[in-house]
Formats: sequence, C-alpha cells, structure tokens
Amino acid sequence: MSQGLSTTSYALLGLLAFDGAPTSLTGYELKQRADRTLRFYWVSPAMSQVYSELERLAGLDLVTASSEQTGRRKSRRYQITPAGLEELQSWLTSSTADFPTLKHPAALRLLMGHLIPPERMRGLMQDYLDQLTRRRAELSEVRTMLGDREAVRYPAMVADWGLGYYDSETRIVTELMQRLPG
Amino acid sequence: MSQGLSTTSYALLGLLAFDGAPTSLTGYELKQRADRTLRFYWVSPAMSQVYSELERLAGLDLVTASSEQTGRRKSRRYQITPAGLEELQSWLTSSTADFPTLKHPAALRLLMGHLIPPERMRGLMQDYLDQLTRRRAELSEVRTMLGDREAVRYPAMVADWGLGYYDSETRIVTELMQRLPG
DNA sequence: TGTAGCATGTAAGCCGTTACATGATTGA
DNA sequence: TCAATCATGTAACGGCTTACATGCTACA
Repeated sequence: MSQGLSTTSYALLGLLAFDGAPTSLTGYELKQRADRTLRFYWVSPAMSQVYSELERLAGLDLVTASSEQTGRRKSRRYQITPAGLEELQSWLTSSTADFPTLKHPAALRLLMGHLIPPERMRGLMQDYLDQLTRRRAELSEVRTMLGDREAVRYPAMVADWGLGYYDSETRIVTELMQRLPG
Repeated sequence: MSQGLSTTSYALLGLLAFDGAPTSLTGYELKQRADRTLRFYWVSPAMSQVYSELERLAGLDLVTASSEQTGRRKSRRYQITPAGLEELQSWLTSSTADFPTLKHPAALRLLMGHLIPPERMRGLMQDYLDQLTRRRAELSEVRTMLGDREAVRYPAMVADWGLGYYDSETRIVTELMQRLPG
C-alpha cells in the first residue's frame, strides 16, 4: 500500500524476487545483479544507494534484514517478504508505465552539428558507434549466460530487446553518417 | 572555460545558438523550443529549471539578459554571447559523450514478467505500443515542420533518428509479444 | 465575467552521485 | 606484504521536480 516508493526501489525489490525460492542477498550481491540486468534498461544505482534503499525497504517490512557474523566480519542479508512481493505485484499490475526517458548525449551533439566542422561531427558519431559495439558485446555476454532456460524467459526477452535496440542504433547512425556534409 | 556546467545547461545554450543571427528568447519561448526538440533526446526541463539555468548562464556571461517592460508587464529576454558560443563549441569538440541513459519502465516490467499473468503482461506491452504510436506522431509533426531546409539539416537528422528508433521499438515489441506464453 | 494561456519566479524536497571512511579476506 | 576485492556505510551536494505564488492578456 505504501505509495512513496521510487521506481528504483521497485526495481531492486524485483531483483530480490527473482529466484523461485526466496534467496537472501547482500547489498553487494544485489548491486552485481543490477549491473547484469537493470543497468541496460534502467540504471545502475550506486552502492550507497543500494544500501540506503534496502534499509528503507526493511523499514517498510517489504524486506527482512538479517545480520550475520562470519568470523569477525559482519554482513547483512536481505530477503523479500510476502508483503514485499504483494506490493511489487500490485505495482506491476496497477500502475501505468511512463514513456521511457532517453538521455542521449550523441543525439544532443548532432542537434548542434552546425556549430562544428563536419569531420569533427563524424568523429563523434564514430565514437558512439564504438561505444555501441562494446555495449552490445557486454549485453550479448549476459544473454549467453541466460540461455533458453524457462526460469529466465523474461530476462532473456529483455536482453533480446536490448540487443535489437543496439543493432537498430548502429544501423540508424551508420545511415546518418552518410548524410553528413563533406 | 567554466567547467561546472551540466549537460542540460549546454543543451539550453545550444537552443539559444540555433538561429544564424543571434535571437533573444524568453524563458517561456526557450521552454517551447525544448519541447519541440530536446524532449525527444534529452529532457524537457521544468519551467523553473529553465529560468534558473538562464540566470546561472547570465551570471557566467554566457548569455546576456535584458529586461523589457511591455506596458505594465516585465519580461526577460536572453541571448547567447560570443563567450557562450565559444564555450558551447569547445564543449562539443573537447568532451567525450557518455553512453545514452535509458530509463525504460516497460522493459523493467517485462523483466519481472514471471510475477504477473501473461495476459496482464501483454496488456502492458500493448500500452507501450500505443504510447509509441502517439509519440511517433508528435515527432513526425516536428519532422514535417523542419522539411528539408538546409538551415535545419541537423535537427532534421536527429528527428529522423528518433523516428527510426520509435519504429524499431515498435517492431521489437511486436515480436516480443508473440513470445509471451498463453 | 471568467477561464485559458502567457510569463516569471521561489521553496521544499527527492533521487542519485561522488567523495570519504573503515576494515576484512584472498591470493599473487 | 601488498593489492585487489569484498563489504558497509556517512556526508555533502547537484539536478530536477512539484507545489505554490503572482499577475497580465486575450477571448468566449
């Protein structure tokens, strides 16, 4: 029922709800999971934010926190609660999803193309193509790890979405480069 | 030289540098211009942010502000300075563009597809397709306004980029929907 | 006469980042 | 023994949004 959660909170909650049998994760592990999934479609929250979000969720009883002491080292593990799962499901079904927000520095620069020499603009676009190649390789690795297991059907679909997006960007930018003057 | 500008500051500065002969715009007009261009690739800053950014830029002498008094009504017009143009150009050429940031609520929901019934998930994807259609129509209108005038060659390229992106999203999501169970 | 749009701001607050601080464990 | 990685936080701050306040102008 708690309305005041940010989308990133729900995203982290979702990562905790990933495994069939509820697993408990440390903030550190959760961050790693975010870097393999969320990063491509949402954000990669800073470690500090992961910890503070987890504590907030714990305060709302959407996750339980258990302090462990392995040897002399303390660590906290978090696990989604039934209430947390319910909250997450009701968010998924009740709320309407906003249109995606895109912050595209390369497109922004192209918009101001008239201010710099065309060769320079071509260089910027080439940089973006290179970045795309690297990103695609990273995501492709994730996709390979997922395979075609039924359990990760949805993550695999989202990964394919991302790969399709990167391919489309590559195609579009390549075409645009041919329209640059000079 | 001033390093401390945000990308949004540069974006607004860029909008002020759009016309061949430096025009002066009010905050209100600048916001409208942003809604026709920046919105699709960067952000649509809130009015309050537009005003505060403009004042900051004025403080750095990157724009000049002139107060006008039409009748009993005061309004401020802003114009880019030579220093502002130089700063903008040096940002364009010297800085490396970050990889785009995508916040994609629909993809985030698909990631957690296993938590809700497939019909519900299909509904969410259909909602996104509808949003895409509307957005595409908006951008298409902008693109039509631009035509093929040499003066707006770059904005036209960016608009085509956006249209290509929306088309690619539509294609990808349509295919993904067929992979949903049930 | 009243409502929609034009126009300009201030204040509060959230989200998220960077920088900083601290310490344990693993392995080269 | 030193560096990398694991692990957990706090503090400060920036960017951006929402809510609020104000008043004019055009027009139905």
